[in-house]
Formats: sequence, structure tokens, C-alpha cells
Amino acid sequence: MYVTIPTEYSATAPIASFASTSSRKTTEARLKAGSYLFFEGDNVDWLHQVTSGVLRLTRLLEDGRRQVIAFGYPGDIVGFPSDGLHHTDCEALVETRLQPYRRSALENSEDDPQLHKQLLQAALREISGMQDHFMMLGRKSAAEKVASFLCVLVDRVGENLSGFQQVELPMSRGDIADFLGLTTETISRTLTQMRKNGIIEIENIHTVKILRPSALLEMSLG
Amino acid sequence: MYVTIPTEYSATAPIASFASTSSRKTTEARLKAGSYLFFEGDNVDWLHQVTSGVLRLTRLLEDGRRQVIAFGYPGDIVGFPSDGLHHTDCEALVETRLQPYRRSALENSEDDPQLHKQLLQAALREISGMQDHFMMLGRKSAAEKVASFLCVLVDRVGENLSGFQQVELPMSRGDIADFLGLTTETISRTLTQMRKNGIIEIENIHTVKILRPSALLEMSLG
DNA sequence: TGTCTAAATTGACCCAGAACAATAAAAGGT
DNA sequence: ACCTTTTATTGTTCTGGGTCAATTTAGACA
Repeated sequence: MYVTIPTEYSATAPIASFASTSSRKTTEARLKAGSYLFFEGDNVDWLHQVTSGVLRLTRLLEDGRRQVIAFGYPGDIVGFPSDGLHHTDCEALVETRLQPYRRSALENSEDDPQLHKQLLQAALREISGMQDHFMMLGRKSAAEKVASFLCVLVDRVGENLSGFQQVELPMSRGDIADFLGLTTETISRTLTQMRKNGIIEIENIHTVKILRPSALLEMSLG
Repeated sequence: MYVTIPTEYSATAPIASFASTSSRKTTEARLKAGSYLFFEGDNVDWLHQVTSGVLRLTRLLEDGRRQVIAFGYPGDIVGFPSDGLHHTDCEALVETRLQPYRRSALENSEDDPQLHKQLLQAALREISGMQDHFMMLGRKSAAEKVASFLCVLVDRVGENLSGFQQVELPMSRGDIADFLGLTTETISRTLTQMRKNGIIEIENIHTVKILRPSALLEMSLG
């Protein structure tokens, strides 16, 4: 069962200021698997950089259709405000550690100019990354989408085990489906197909080993 | 035939600095229909705010598949850099006037703090707007996509003519298709269907009159 | 004004992926 | 360890929207 109130977070949320980047390592928030960092419509008070773990950002349609906007992996910054508000829900998929930054660090350059610049650059990279995702959602086939998804994960968080790259998939098949604009069944079938083609090996539901990286890359391009 | 070199722009591009917001109205760039403001991979030197006209931002896949990332309407700011580069092509669909801002106005808060903040807020709104588009691309049907597209245009640039809202569509059916992740045929068919249902009237290829706005809104939600 | 070319519409057919359904496998909870 | 519930897989069927093709319409240019 999901905990929908970020109790863990509230307890460790830093109250002290973040005037200098040197203080970055000193405070850290922690979020249990299944608990939410924020909800759509919440006021933005903090941005967070993922230190470890994985977040899932989602947006809902009135009728229940869901779009996973992004997965937040270590290094990613989540919580950029628009009109001061969050426009997605954000849930931790596994135990996640976060480095919080005051919203003012993004919006007021005076406090900490260097941090301000870093957050701005992160926002700009975010825009560019989202444009990539547009191409994925709008113009790629199911197989290309799943292959692209795995390729990106391998590049970002793949771990080399006995000569093969391996990735953890802490999210459900449904999450992947809602990220790629597909159904769970299609995700499942596509992974099975890749397995049968010897491109991947499904170690367990949440772990995929890449047997033929070049074939995977080829597949991602169509 | 499209002019692929922004000759017109080069001629009127401002060289003078934009230290203060008060100078904003003084210089202006102009782009003829069919000419490009920038290409993917170009260095970003300027951001531009659309004053009048319409821009189209596109990204290409190696095999020719195309995604229209956005249409730039008056008020929109285009050209946000990521790693200092443009990640889309940008073409004017009609004669377009632009207010240029130095890239440094976005990236250095010192020069003109107020302009810097405005550009930052524009970037943040851009992120939120793109999240909306994700939902559209990933989770909406063809009819919902086309209806949503028309709804947004009506809200942003609809003009009231004899009691009915009317919108200009300077882009081709193919552009709309590449924006919504559909084909020209599907755009055409969907518009025809809307016409037969009495929801819209196609005044001419580039002008649509909204006869039943509530039905259009309903359609956009599914 | 007529000619040529590109864009839009419409029709016929097809297929990738959705929807529905039935197991099977995991993950929690006690 | 067992029971319950959720999630994943696999099979079957169906359909929304793609593909291919034929007109029609609209611009562009002489």
C-alpha cells in the first residue's frame, strides 16, 4: 500500500538556508518507496536533485488515463515550478535520497549565483530532453520505444556485470507503458520478443541484461 | 519554394546590446514566410519572442520521420539553448516579426535582472506546456488530439467574427499531423468529420470557424 | 489565363497495437 | 508458510489509424 504523505521527508527536510553551494552535501531528504514528494497543484517550495533511487512523475487525465512524464534518476532535478505550482505528481519507486534546493535558488539569482546557474541549466536541459521524448511518443513504433527506453537506461544507469550491461527497472510494466504511450501488454510482449531474439535476458521482473547492445540500438532506430 | 537561409533576418538582426528592457521595442527582426530562423545544431546567440506571425519548430529522425515540437505564436519565446545549441529547426510559416534577446540575457542575471527573470519564467512555463503535450501525444485519440489542438488555438489566437470564433491555420495538414503524431490523411478525415457533425466550418484550407465550441471542448476530452 | 506542381481530400484495405480474457507469477499481509 | 491481491505474461480478437492509391483543389509561375 502506498503512503501518500511524505512523512519521512517532512521529518528530514532542511529548514536552514542554502546560501552557498558548499552546504549542499550537509542536508538531505529521504523518501520511502511508495511515498509522494509532491502532488499536482501543490505549491513549489523546494526543488530536489535525486542523489540515489528513482522517482516517477505523472500527470492524470480526468477519466483516469495517465501519462508518466519522466522518471527521476540520480542527477536529475525535479520540481521545476510553473506559475509557482507543481504540474505533476511525484512518487518514489524505491527508497530515494534527495538534495533539496529552495525554490528561490532557482528564481532569485542573488542568493547563490552559481547554484542559480546550475538550476537554470538543468531546466534548459530538461526542455531539450523533453523534445527527444516528443519524437519518441509521436513517431516511434512500440518496439522502437521500448528499445529506446532500455538504451537510455543502459547509458544512464547500466551496470557492467560479467561483461554484460544490466539495468534495474524499479517501475512496473504499467509505468513504462504510461511513459511510452503504450499498454502493459505491449511492453510485456515486446520484452518477450526481445528475449526470444536474444537481445536481452530477463533476469527477473525488475532486472534486464543486455545481451546484444548493438541489436538493441538498431532496434531503437527502426 | 522555401528559402532556407534567413537572409531577411541577417539584414535586420540587431547588433546593439539589450542591456535594459526599455530598449526592447527599439529593435526587431523580421522573417519572411518559408525562411529559417535557426537549424538544429546551430549555436544559440539569440532568443526570440514572437511579436506577430507563426513559427514552426521541428526535429528530424535520420530516416526522415519528423516531429513538430511546437508552433511559436505571438508571445512565445523560442530558441532556448541546451549546451549552448539549438535542438530543433525553426521556420517561419508566414511573415513573422521577432523581438531578439541576447542569450546572455537568459544565462547571465547581472546584465538585466528583470529580463533575465522573465526569460527564466518563460522557460519554466515551456516545461509545463510540454508536459501537457506529452499527455496529448501519449494518451489521446486522433479526434481528441485534433479537437485539443483547435481548442488551444481558439484560446490563444481565435478571433471573434460575427459571433463565432475563427482560427487561422497557417501550417499545412502535414505540419499538424507531425505535431500530433498522426498522418495528413487522419487530420483531413477528422476535420471533415467535425465539419459533417456541425462542430466546425472549413471556410478555406487555412481558416476554420468554430460553430459549436462546447462540442469541440467535449471532443477534446474524449 | 492557362499550366504545372504541391497539398488536400476521399476511398479501400490492412496491420500494429489496443482491448478483452485467462493463467501464471510476485509481492504483501497475517 | 499460507492466503490474498496485485502485477505480469500469453492468447485471441478487434479496431483506430496507417498505408496505398485516386481525385480534387489550391497555389505558383509564366
